Amino acid sequence: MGGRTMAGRMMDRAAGCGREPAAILRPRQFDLRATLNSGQVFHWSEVEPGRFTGTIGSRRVEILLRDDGGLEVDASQQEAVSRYLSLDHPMDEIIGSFPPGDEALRQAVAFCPGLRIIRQPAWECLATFITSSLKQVSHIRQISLLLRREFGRPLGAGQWAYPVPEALAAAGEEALRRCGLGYRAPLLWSTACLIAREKFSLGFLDDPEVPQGEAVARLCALPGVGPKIAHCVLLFAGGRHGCFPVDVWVERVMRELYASQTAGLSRRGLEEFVAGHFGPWAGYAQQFLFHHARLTFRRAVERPTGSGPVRTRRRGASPLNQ
DNA sequence: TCACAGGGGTAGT
DNA sequence: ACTACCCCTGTG
Repeated sequence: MGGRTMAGRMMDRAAGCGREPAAILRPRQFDLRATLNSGQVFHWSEVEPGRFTGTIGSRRVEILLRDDGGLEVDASQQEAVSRYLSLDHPMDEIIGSFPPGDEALRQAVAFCPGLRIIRQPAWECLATFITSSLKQVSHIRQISLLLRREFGRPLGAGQWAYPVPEALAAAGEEALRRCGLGYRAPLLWSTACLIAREKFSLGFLDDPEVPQGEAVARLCALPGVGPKIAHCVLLFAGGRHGCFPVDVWVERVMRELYASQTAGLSRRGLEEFVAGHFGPWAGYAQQFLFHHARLTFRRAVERPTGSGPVRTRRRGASPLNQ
């Protein structure tokens, strides 16, 4: 190792680029592992305990999670990593903004207070969530990695950038289908074409001049994009932290935990309730609730100790009821 | 080994 | 509101 490192340093000097000195980031109340595994992004790997590899936009990134909680990154990437991981988010203020009497949310926050909503590149986020419908995380991940490998720019060390819209447009629907997209292939392809041909621009995602409702409507005009995905993209890539994606998990949790307030509400009515109830950081509330529900429920299912009733119907399962 | 549900939604009826 | 949609994974 030592010899290799020394040789590497010498080569780096000779080349005038290469490995920079490491920088240590020391975020407070931040859980890297949970954040990268919370279903916001699907392309990071923990290749060995504490060593995370992935990409941020078109750069390959490695993050070392130290035992003391510090994050070790190349000094040249310090700023990009801090921004991507939203290390600047005011967590005390965010959590303090939640409704004080909301016991379910308090529990969800306590379950994983270090969860962070990261800042994703717009197209990568949109495209990934178009492929996510009616799928499990492992499958989304597989598709995402396949698309990168097939159509993305190679970044070395087994990493590829997410393919630009032009690349997916040029690839064609059939090639996308071969990456396992199924019926989503024409949807992703059409959207890629619209953006590649500049019939549609994503510039409005974080434009404060464009109100949230209009931003949602504009996104929903894209093939394969409905309200859930629109909210995901605005939350994860547009920095609109009032957005609250309602999917089957969240809907189930909401109808159980806020039963009296959501009784008889349609999906649409549910969206209006959450907007009023959770406030300006509603998106964070959603992430805390969703993350808690997902992991707690998974744990309940992964206990297949014979004898008892083998099947637990989803309908009756109450992920948060201890 | 092999069926067979069912999955973080959307679009069309 | 209700249903089909392609493909993969987990389960028995």
